[in-house]
Amino acid sequence: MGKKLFKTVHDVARAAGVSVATISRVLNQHPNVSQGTREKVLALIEQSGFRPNAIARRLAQGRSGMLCFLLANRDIIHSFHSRVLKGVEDYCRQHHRQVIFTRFDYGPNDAMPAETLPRMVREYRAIDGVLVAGTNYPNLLQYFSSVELPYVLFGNNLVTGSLALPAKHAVSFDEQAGARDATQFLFELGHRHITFVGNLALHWYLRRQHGYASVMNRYGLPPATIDIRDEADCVELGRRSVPLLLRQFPRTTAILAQDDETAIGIMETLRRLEIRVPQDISLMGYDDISEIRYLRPALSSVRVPKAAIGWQMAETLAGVAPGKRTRALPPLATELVIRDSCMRLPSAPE
Amino acid sequence: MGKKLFKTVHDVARAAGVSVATISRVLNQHPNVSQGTREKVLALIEQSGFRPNAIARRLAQGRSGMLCFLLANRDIIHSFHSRVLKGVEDYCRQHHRQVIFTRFDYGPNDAMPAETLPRMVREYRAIDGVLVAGTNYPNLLQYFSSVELPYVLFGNNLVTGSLALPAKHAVSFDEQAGARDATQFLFELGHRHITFVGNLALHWYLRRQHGYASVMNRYGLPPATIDIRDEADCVELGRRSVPLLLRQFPRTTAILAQDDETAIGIMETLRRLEIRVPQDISLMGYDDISEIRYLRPALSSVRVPKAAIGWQMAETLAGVAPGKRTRALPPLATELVIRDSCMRLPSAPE
DNA sequence: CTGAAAGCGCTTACAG
DNA sequence: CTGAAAGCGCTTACAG
Repeated sequence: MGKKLFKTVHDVARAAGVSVATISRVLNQHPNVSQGTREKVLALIEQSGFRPNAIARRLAQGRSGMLCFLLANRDIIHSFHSRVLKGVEDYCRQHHRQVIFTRFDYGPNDAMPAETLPRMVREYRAIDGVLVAGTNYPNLLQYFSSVELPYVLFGNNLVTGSLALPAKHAVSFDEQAGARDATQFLFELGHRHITFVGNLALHWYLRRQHGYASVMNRYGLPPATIDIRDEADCVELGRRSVPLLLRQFPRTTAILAQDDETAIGIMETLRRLEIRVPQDISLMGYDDISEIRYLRPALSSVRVPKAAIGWQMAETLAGVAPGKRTRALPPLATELVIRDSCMRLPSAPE
Repeated sequence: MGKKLFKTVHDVARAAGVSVATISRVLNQHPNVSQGTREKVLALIEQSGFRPNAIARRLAQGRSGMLCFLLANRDIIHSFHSRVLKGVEDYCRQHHRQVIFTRFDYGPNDAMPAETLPRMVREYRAIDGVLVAGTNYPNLLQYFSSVELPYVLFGNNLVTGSLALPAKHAVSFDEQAGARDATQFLFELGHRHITFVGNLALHWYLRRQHGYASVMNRYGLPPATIDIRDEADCVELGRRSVPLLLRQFPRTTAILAQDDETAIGIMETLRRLEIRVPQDISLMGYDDISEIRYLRPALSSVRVPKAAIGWQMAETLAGVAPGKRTRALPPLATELVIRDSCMRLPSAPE
């Protein structure tokens, strides 16, 4: 009848005429309970609206059942990471785990147990492990190792001295392959003057440029790159690149942008100059973020498997016992998404 | 030297030659500890890297220190709610509380303790309270009341029979006032044929239309509304509205869109028809989501104070003892953001 | 200012 | 299949 008659397992046990151990077993679907008592207890729980204290449960079980999705050095969660997070959530829902979302900022040289770390992550045993996304530096990972907090990193945006993707404790996608596919596609459309626009100071964009350059080299074509390093806003970088590109590589017939936002800036500026996409210049983005659905012509892009990245991060973390090493997985594959922003060159054979 | 020499407060107590009560007092900044012992204990904790078990702490203290940001019936977190969440986080960071982000889907007639509810929220005492955002129905709120879980709702997107914003347990912004300001602004630019585009089946858009209509009526102008109810995608709704609008209200010189996404669809379609914004038609959005920074001409819009909403939701929730009523706050004000998409009519006096 | 002890509400070997 | 008891690792009156 009334709700919350029972506050604890003891209340339920008393009413059912059994011990608290039995209540606990029913609660945890332990097999060693007779059909009869199980049903009696479940009925009692049902009608009383009893709910076990989640905190007490975690303390007794020694684990929190919670993973933390930690977004680092990003102001808010944008479309890309929003999709990654969705993949994490889907995994967790299906595997009875919780995700806590939190974000924070830090620098590559910050001491880590500093005040900056969210309490959730700093606290001992508050979470079972952490999924690290956003832009990251090695000092954070070292901290996690030192306190034996299991973690899995989104590998592509780790800032290190090396261009290689991190092999351990990380899930990544194959950035170079995506750029190769895009360049190859443009080549097959007949384009020979393909220009890459990006910020090569950042390794994740440099990888894309390398993929691009490798295909150009394969066909004996000189890579043409507009490299702008002093612009954090990618849309603005795209805008600024256009006059440079028209001056330095006037024969350009196709552009591969480092990402979709850059492509947005490029498309807008080309339009203002009355250079038509794709009739005059073909344009290809990268990432396939959801925002580009607003664009006309619809932007062709390299789709990054965002949800799959999230799912795999969660799956990997769930499989890691503290201290144990995660097994290295191959980077996930991208997929070319062809829309309306690229065109076969009239001169090109079918 | 070595880390994690101490696993529990008992270890620290033994090493310090004091009782665990004292360790606890130091940990909690309790005043009743002598300067000497406090320093000794802190030094010991520091050098040993001891971190108290967060779960045990919560159990003993009887509260979790965690709030849950629950996004309902939204696939992923978009720009708008992302900003709201940021406001929540800022508040929580400053007030030493945690935010857990989670999302789920439900219908207005779903039974609530159902499997759909995220475990976090269903569990007893796992969180201190819940911040409810996204599109919501009364059944969820009734459930929270029945289990005495404190909650605060983002009020504007609650689906009820009434057009009024919810007064209790809610933080809202003044949708009508925002629409009035926008309409008034267009009027002052000389526009007399202003058309509203939206889906009036949804109360939040209907409120905006009411604000619009009230200003039109004030000046004795007939409201002109394109009402499209069978289109969930707002960009597409905007696209579809243009031909209707040109046929039904051909004298239109200004459009107030129900939101920015709708304005995006309108702007794109106008461009395709070679109708210039703002020279031929002025266009005003609503929400001021971050995505519109890509648009040219830059879209004027009604800014919704997203972070302030989040902050106030968290603040309100933090002030609610379980069972206690939250005090009703006045809706937050919007702000007109003037960019380049609206123009003074040539005929209009300065 | 400090400590012994009870308590937070569960779970889990262990013994039967 | 079931129960008594110890334990998870803290905090907090209470007494001194």
